Amino acid sequence: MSRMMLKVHTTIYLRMVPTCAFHTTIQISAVESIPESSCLTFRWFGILLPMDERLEKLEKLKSLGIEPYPYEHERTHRFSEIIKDFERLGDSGEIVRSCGRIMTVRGHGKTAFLTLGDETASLQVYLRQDELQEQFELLKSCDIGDIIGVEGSVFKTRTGEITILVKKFTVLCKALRPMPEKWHGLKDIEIRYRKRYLDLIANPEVRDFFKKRAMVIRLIRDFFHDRGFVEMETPVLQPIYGGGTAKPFTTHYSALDQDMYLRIADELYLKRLLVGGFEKVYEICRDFRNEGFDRFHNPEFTMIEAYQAYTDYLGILELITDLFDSLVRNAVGSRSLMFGEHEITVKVPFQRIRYVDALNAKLGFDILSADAQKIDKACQQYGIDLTLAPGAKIDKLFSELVQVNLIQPTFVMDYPKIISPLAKKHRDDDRLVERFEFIVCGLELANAFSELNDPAEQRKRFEEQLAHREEGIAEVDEDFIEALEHGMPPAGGLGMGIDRLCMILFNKPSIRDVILFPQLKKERS
RNA sequence: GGGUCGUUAGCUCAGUUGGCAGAGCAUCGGAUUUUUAAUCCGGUGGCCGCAGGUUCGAAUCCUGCACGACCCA
Repeated sequence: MSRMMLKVHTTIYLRMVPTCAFHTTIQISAVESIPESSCLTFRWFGILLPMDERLEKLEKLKSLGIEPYPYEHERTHRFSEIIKDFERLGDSGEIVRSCGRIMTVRGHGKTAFLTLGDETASLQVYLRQDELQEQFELLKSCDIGDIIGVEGSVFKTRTGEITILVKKFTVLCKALRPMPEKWHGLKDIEIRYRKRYLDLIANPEVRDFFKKRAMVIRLIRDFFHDRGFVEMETPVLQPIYGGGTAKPFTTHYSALDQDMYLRIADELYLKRLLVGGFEKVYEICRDFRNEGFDRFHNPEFTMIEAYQAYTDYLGILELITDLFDSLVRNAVGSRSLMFGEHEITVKVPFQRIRYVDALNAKLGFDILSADAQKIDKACQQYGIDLTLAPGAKIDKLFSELVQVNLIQPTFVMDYPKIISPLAKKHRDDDRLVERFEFIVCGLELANAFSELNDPAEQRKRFEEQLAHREEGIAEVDEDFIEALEHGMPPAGGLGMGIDRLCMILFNKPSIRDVILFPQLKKERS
């Protein structure tokens, strides 16, 4: 705030309302009439804002008795509907009512062409002084960025463009700040992330992408609904966090005077629901991890977790195969995906490899029988942090040596028990668990187990995890163990990261491109 | 955490060897009744990310910091 300077050369009443730690909104509560010679300039966080002309136009509108911020506008057609139904509308001379933001203006003396944009499309409108009479003068008080309503008939210009011949237009919202440039759009990646609304206005393909993301989530809901799964809602605010390996966000619940955690996973609550008698449950959940952020990580992210009673991890493998295949088919519509330089062929069944076999082949020794020294030596060789917990070292070796090279969709089967505290031991090998991950382009897309339902074994695994001081657990979740003691049916479960899924489906190189408001550091002046 | 690159007008970008801060679009004034990146004429608009240093003189060179992008750990 100390850097904010206001140069005001007229009598204007300003109220400054800090809205959050990151931003400050300048709200103009009342503006006295501004003399023509006045110059109002805001300098805000080092940005010079030429808002004075727009404020004068706002006052002009008010002085003419026009409400610059009316309450509603009745609409008969969205722009895409006009384009689609042009043959009929053009012939009939029917009057349409539409509205949108002014994207471009091509003034022509006593006429003007404007391009308006609504959510569905852009459409040209044509304003003529002889049609609008004195209302045509109002155009002088309008700018690119204003939102207006139009009413008129539809025709085609002699260059063949579908256009509304405007009989009446209405100001629906006066914009006080200038729009990004029309031709180059908004390129500055930082402004695009920080002020996503500008990105959405200036870059229509961004709006299209986020519609596609919404469609993916809807398709996922449909997929599980069609298979008899019930959507559940479990706590985001948890007294004990668990179900994953991650550092949580901590908060404090004042009424209980108790520290709480934002969830890192839904797993332990959804399994309680299997104990309770639900047999197929899922949740599309926002999880939080108190770790760094980069191209593949955002501190809050979206997962789908699903649990199905009376099946095992092989049942879940089929489920994920069907899910991924149907998402590619229905959301992308192509059998091959590009991700950066990689071309991915989506062909069922996806290949399977065994975790231990693949890692051993790279290491040249058996990871399961190797002693700590041997593992440390390998870690040293590949530059892996030796202070990590034993399980974390193995997982790091795997992800660096094997996972990064798995480009085509691959199921990595049967993980070492030490890195999987919530999965059932492998029926054929005590050292392994029945767990797989689904890897595409070297990225972990999904993780699934035959769920551990032996309460004594679960307690033992939690205690082992605690002994190794891994970050996934701070104390044993006694209530969860107690739930298991009441009996949880055999089950398979999965977690799939929706942000990364969208990155791969739509070839987005950064997770910030698939999250509307990604985490960024605070701006400082 | 380390490295590389970037930050100049509302937006997109130039800026030569260190020598008056530039363009296009937007905006303002004028002309223009089927244009479409409309066109034509004339204007306004800069703490050159921030702080320090070198220098007669710094957008430019040096140091530190902030934010961002990419790579590595």
